[in-house]
Amino acid sequence: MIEIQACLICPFKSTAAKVLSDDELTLMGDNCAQATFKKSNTIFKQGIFSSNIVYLKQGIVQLHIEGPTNEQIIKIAKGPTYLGIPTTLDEKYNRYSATALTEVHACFINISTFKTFVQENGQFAYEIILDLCKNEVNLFNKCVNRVQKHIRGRVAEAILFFAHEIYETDSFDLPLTRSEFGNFVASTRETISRIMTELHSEKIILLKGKHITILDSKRLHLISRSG
DNA sequence: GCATTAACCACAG
DNA sequence: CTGTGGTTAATGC
Repeated sequence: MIEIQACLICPFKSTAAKVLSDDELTLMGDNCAQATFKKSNTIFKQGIFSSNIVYLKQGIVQLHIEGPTNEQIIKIAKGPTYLGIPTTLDEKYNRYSATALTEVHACFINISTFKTFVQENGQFAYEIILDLCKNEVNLFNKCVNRVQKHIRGRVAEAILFFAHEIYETDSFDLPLTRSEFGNFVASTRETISRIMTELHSEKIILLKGKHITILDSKRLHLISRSG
């Protein structure tokens, strides 16, 4: 279902959108549509013409790329956050895909409207840049860790990521299958399976299917750090 | 050489 | 989809 959005009264405004004037927010609302996606629906797809800035209001999504051999999950993001600024502003076609991992509410903002704000409202542009900077630094770290840590460390890091960044609790349901988890940490479903049961029998986590409870956060951090 | 790590394959719930 | 066992290639000591 698509509906016109009243950005002015949106409770999920981005930090950047908060600096827009009422007039600008009204203009944004006129050039923006919200849509709801069910779990595992595609929000936008690699290779397809990109025509909107996508803003994730609520929900969890995975950003992923079809690599030379495998599907690779680049990032898992939770709303509210922008989803596809790099793939939209710079590129004619999406360079990666976004898929809903939970029910998702997302807004599609007209590119030229977005560009106008960037060009005419310095504060808005600054907030967007800040966001992109944080993202880049974050991904640099993830990149180094993916290459240099052993899988045990990468799995531990991923579990801590879900606990701290996504769910903000030590007990949660993984939104990924083992094989997707493998894609996320650059490994395979078999290895993930083994490491997880290992961590379970070492009483570091409690594992029941997709449900994970962190029992020994200290040791998990240790494993994550020492790789 | 010998041990370890982690992918790949295969088969079974 | 998941778990487990065997095999195997790469790397380290």
